[in-house]
Amino acid sequence: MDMRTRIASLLCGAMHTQWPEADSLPGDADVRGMLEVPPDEKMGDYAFPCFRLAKALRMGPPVIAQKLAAAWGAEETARVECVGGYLNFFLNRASFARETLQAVSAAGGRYGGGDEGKGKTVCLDYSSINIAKRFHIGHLSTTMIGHSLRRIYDFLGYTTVGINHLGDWGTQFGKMICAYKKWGSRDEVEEGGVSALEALYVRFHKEAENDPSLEDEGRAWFKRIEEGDQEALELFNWFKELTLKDAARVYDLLGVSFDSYAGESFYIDKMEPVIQELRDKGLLVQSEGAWVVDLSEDNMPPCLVIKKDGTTIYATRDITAAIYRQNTYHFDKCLYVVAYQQDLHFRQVFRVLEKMGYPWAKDCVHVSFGMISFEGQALSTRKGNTVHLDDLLQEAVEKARSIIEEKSPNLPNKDEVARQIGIGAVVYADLSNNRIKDIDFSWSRALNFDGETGPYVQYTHARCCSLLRKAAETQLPEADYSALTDDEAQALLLLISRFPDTVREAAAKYEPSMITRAVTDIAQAYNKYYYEHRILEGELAAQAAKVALTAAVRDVIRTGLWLIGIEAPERM
RNA sequence: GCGCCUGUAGCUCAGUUGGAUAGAGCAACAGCCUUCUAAGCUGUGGGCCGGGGGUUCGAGACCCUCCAGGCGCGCCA
Repeated sequence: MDMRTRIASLLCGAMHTQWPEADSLPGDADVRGMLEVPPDEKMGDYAFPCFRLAKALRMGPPVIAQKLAAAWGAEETARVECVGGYLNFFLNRASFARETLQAVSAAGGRYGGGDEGKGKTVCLDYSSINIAKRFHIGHLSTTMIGHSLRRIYDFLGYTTVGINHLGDWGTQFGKMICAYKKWGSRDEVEEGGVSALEALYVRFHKEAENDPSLEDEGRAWFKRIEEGDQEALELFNWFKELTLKDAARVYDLLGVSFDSYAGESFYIDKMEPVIQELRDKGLLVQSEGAWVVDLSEDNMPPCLVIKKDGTTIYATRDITAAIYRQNTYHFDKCLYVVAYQQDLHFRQVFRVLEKMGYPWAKDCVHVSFGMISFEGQALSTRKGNTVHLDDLLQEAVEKARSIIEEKSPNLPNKDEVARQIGIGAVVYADLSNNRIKDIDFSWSRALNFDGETGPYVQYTHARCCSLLRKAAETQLPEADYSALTDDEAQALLLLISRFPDTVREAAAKYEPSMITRAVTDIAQAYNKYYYEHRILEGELAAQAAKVALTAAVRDVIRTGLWLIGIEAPERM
């Protein structure tokens, strides 16, 4: 049992002994939620605000605090003190240290994890790249938020399904083929890969401005894809293959993987029955020549399902995909990690599913995130106003490499570590703020290695590892936890003890940045501790305790970094 | 026009679901390496928490309203 739960339970017990006949007292879990951390450590480690009981007990908060303090009988766990309407708890520092560190060590690298998700499945739709477009900074958030949430849910025992819902359908691929036939060559595309495809696409749009007939040709080529024309299909599949190969390089660097690449084209032959179902259920109505689901009673514009020309639209595919995923994976939750521009779209899709009578529609969640701009301007592949992820990662790795050369010239695996640090910096920057915030990409921020950054946390981890290597040279006796009763150690222990709660909150809010913040706070607290205390000096039993604290910090940082998709080098 | 989101230090952001004196990092300046990794640590300055009302013992957080910005509002995805 962690300390917060224990305090809550003991306090709850004290309440019931003090006021046996009161019937509106909170339970253990409620009390746990009400416990808070005082703004200043001098005021205690946990605090219970008695204001909330004032009405029910018809007593002033300070009186309640006094009475609770009198009924508190667990001095060996914590000492209590009344300050106004607050009952403040001062943990028995040595036993708090012992219990916290033993919990971390007993978890064997899984501290903070759990099995509450056992038997439950979470589908995550993330990254979802477009065919024939290069991977750029606009794709980073969906990729890393999705990847991180997947690891977080895995860590809590859920079965997860990572889905890359490829953008591999639509008129643009007809245009692509048209451009290729007109100006491209096999050799050129073979050599240039996705960049060459992108260049062809840009050229198409430029030329189409003066020659509108190109648009028709593009549409004609798309029609040929739809009809299964061999040449069109071959080219289309080739483009897709090239794109996936290109993306695989980036995914490898980021450590990201998927269970399914079922994108839009996967659903083209599965939409018909869904459309029929919508018709049968009387949900489809004709409007302005198209077929829509009316959502006016939900205060939303109608959801377009079939266009005037009889073809389907992305909402149709998303509705079909959701049903397919439920039938295939029987998900308990399906997360869509997609930018907030799509907010209305998903609200419409989920509402249509609900109207179709699917009770699991409420388990579909749009995990939205903010826009990325570059130097204050909207990203635009066509205008060239973007940064390719390749270039960004390479730049970051090179910078890491040169810093290593300067600070750790004797490091054995420099390239490997440079890769870990460079990528860590980029990923950390992406996952450091609440996901709803817009990001204006800047090179200096993305490549910053000082302060609250990926390298800072990694550095702290490496520092712990270094110290533990040194500590291993000496045989240490059983730890004397009374060596960890100082303020710095206690502040650190408190952060460690809260980590499991943070993991759960991050999962409940779909918010990886909470983990980023937690590991940063722990790293800061450790670095402070490190400068205030000599770890490998003094009594051996005291050293053992300080080493155990260091090992716990290393474990929790490594776990936290893993959960946000960042590697933790042991030396740097 | 309607809907959703955002507004906290010069900049980027936290703020434990309504609690005690609003916190970090970056940038600036001043210190700390013969001692376990200085990618670190310490200190200084910097705030009508967008404005105004309201609810409450208590509001950065909740309600109303206004202001500013972003996004969206059928045949692209």
